[in-house]
Parts: sequence; structure tokens; C-alpha cells
Amino acid sequence: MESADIKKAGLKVTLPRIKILEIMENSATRHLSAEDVYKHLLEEGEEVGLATVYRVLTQFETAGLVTRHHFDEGHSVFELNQGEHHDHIVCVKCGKVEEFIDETIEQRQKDIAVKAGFQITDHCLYIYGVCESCQ
Amino acid sequence: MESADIKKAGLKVTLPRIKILEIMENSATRHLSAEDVYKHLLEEGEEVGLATVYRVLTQFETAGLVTRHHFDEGHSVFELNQGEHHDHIVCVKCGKVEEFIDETIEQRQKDIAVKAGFQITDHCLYIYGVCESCQ
DNA sequence: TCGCAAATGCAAAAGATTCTCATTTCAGTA
DNA sequence: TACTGAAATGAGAATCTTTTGCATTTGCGA
Ligand SMILES: [Mn+2]
Ligand SMILES: [Mn+2]
Ligand SMILES: [Zn+2]
Ligand SMILES: [Zn+2]
Repeated sequence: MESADIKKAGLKVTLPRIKILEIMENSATRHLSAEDVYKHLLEEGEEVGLATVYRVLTQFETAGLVTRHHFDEGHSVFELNQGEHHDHIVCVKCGKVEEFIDETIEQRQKDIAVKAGFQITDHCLYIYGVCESCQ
Repeated sequence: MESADIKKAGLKVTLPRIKILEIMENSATRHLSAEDVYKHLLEEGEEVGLATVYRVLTQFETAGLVTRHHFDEGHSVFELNQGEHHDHIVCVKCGKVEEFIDETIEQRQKDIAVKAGFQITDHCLYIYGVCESCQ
């Protein structure tokens, strides 16, 4: 994930875009809100506006560089699209997020969509629960 | 679903609560936003504030009378808890929502949670796609 | 290096939801 | 049935997240 990917997406390679990509690559947590990204930028002393963060993340989403999630929190979170599709299990106490993929579930979803006459564009499965260390 | 259910939830049986319950029972669409409910109230000439609608829906959710969903729309939608748990397939063009339940998926989710050391509190599976009449 | 469309920062605006507080309405009791 | 206090409500202000308008800046191809 680098400047080349930004260019490939038909976007100009600008400092805010490079920085945002870097932050999403190097952050300790894979799933970041726009506000999270903005705070990282401030910490690094970058003069990037919050509006730009929102704009860039949306553009990256459109370009397929990141995925946007709506966990039960009232704001979007974004993650870099590296590796393949996966789903999420979220701790309702500490917010920890683990990822998983289950081929059986994936296949059943396709079957369900066919049966309902839908052409799938996307799907998301969120399991909420209490993680081991929060129990 | 009636006044008795409101009382059972430890809530006073008030006119706004009764009306909101009625609307959710009789609406043509099972899945309504707070704004939707509010509009129905206005149409019926009820003088109920939007803030009350939000308050009541949240209370109903806590009491287990309704379920809140976060489809990819930027606002919550609510549905009455009648019948059992189910998941949703949503048309990204017209917004139509169909419901389904798949025992295999339900079981796999439980297995996944156990493997991850989580105690499940809830889960939701949204399939997005284009419905038959929108293709 | 130049020119210009694309991108940005800032502030204002918008959309969804929550909160404050004065007033009203239930629900239990006399 | 009337009385009383706690719970609930309405209206508007406030909050939170996200988007937009616009003047200014910045990549990038010529
Ligand atoms: Mn993920
Ligand atoms: Mn439903
Ligand atoms: Zn936890
Ligand atoms: Zn449709």
C-alpha cells in the first residue's frame, strides 16, 4: 500500500493522502475512525484538516483501498484492504475487534441471496460479545 | 403487543408509548426510523415530540420490545420484536428489506465465538444487494 | 518553469440524536 | 373520585458526526 496505489485510484498523490495511508498501515489497531486518524495526524504535527480526512477516507473507500464498517458505535471505522474479506467479532466492553472468515457462512449467504432473487453487492456480519479478558 | 407489555417493561402506560407501539404494529413496513415513526404520529394528528420518539424507542429497545438495526444508511431503524430472531437482506437501490434465518449460520457463529473466547451478546448479519425488481 | 484542475483548510451547515427544564400526565392512595 | 409525587413529555438548545462552500494551495502534465 503506497503512493502507487493512490495514483492507481486516479487520485493525485498528495501529502495528506500519503500520511493517512501511512497511519492506517502503522497504527496499532487496524480499525480506525476518522477522528482517530485525525488525532494521529495531529500527534505527528501534520496540518491536515478533519474534513480532508473524511474526504480522503471516502475516496479511498470508493477506490477499494479501505473498507468502512458500522459497528454499533455511532461512527464509521475504516480499515485497510489488505488480505481478503473477513467478518468481525467485537467486544462490547473494551471494544476489541477480532477478525474471522468462515467459508460455510460465506456460501450460505450466497445461497440465501440467490433464493431471495438478490444480486449481492456486499455483506457484513458482526458478532457482539464479551471478550475473554473482560468476562 | 399492547399496553400490558409496556407495563411489564416497568414503564408508565402513556399516550405516546401506546401510539408508537400501534404505529410499529400497523405500519406497512416493519423497519422504521425514528423520523418515520414521528411522521406517522404527525399524520395521525398526535402531538408527540421527536425527542419523545427517540426516548421511547430506546426504552423499548432496552425492554426488549423492539430491536434497533444499523443498516448502511446513517440512522437507526427499529422493528417490533415479534417472532424470533432473524437477519436481513437489504436492497441498495430501493431499500427493500427481506428477512431470513439460517440455522447453519447461527450455529457457526456460536462456534466462532467459543473459539475466540467471547460470550455472545448479540449479532447481526446484513446482506446488501440489488433486489429482483431493481435489477 | 507555467498553468490549471484537483485538493485542501477552515468555518459554516446539515443530519441524527441527546439533553435541559418547565409543564403535564399517570398511578397509587386516601 | 380527588390528591400527590414521580415519571414522562414537548420544545428547543446542545452535541456529535459528517458534509459542504469557498478562497487558497498544490501536484502534475505540457
Ligand atoms: Mn477487519
Ligand atoms: Mn427484521
Ligand atoms: Zn473486551
Ligand atoms: Zn430494490
